[in-house]
Amino acid sequence: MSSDPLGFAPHDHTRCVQSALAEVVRLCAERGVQMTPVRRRTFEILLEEHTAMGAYDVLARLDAEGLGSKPPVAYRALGFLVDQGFAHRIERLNAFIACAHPGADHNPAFMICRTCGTVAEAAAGHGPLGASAALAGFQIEQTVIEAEGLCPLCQTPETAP
Amino acid sequence: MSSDPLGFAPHDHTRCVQSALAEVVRLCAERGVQMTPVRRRTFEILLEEHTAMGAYDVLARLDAEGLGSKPPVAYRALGFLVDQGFAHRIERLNAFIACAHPGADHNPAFMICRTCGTVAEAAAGHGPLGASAALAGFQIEQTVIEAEGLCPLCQTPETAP
DNA sequence: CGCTTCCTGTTATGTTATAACATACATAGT
DNA sequence: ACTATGTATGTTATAACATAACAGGAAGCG
Repeated sequence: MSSDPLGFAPHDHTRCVQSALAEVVRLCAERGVQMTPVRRRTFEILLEEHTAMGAYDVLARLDAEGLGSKPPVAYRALGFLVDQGFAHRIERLNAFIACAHPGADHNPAFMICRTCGTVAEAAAGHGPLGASAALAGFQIEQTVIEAEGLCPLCQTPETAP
Repeated sequence: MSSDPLGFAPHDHTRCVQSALAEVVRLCAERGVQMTPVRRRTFEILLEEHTAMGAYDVLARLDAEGLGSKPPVAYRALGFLVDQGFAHRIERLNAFIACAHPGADHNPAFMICRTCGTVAEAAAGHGPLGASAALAGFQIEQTVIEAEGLCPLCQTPETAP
């Protein structure tokens, strides 16, 4: 597993795994929070798969490595990563994915291919809700923006997986 | 139950229940699909509560009225309403809410108050994803746009429920 | 009538998520 | 060294959400 879609373009991501890991380790030190073995491995698993994974899929991997076999182990580690902004939860899929830009101040949006399941992260503000929210007096704290559709490869039957 | 928040402003919604029901009945006839008792009652329940409800909450109501007691009954009826655009699924809450504008061609966005649970529907295009998606060559079919925060009432502690 | 189609009833199970409690382990204060 | 504290982990049990699969019944149509 060294070549996989990021966004929707193939790339070698051995390097991005390394750099993302280094970055989150640095951020943890900076923030005074702990990057423990379970948390670290959970993050690595998400990075390696480079796609949205269910909590129980992550748990199966952790279990195979002797790092924990009960749901709370996975949910706690994933919760930590999400809280720190190192991973995101994809509501539509009830799944988690490593953040493409850990540490960056961003309110992410996602594009989910319904055919191949690839998930790409894009930048987004609070979206078109800003105006509506202001009008209604609603104070936005967080937004979920997820689009489902067809990625470039899956639009042409011949090239689809 | 005759006065409840719509959007975030109190209103009498006896009338909107009536008109929404009449509208969906008309649309069903127009589309050649059936508005059966279970479906109709499910829609009415969502309209009456006028808030996001879990499938099992809806099921409990249906059961109390002798319309079905097993999960598939509720999920089928809710699925029908969502398919027809008469209700929406709120991914963040794993819940369902009656559509504020049945029949209208709209891609809805939602504002969810984390304190009182009120959900307001707002219009949205495909949001800020349009540009990113076009750039990536991603073909959007459907979007989920959900904001969580504080509604006007819950921003001032004295008036909060 | 025999056929199809659509809706409903039911069983059983699968999937996702968390509450609650117990234990371990590091570090700081005395 | 001792104990208090905070943080992380281990474990049990269960809650909450969702669907596969099959059986039966009512309506429409040749």
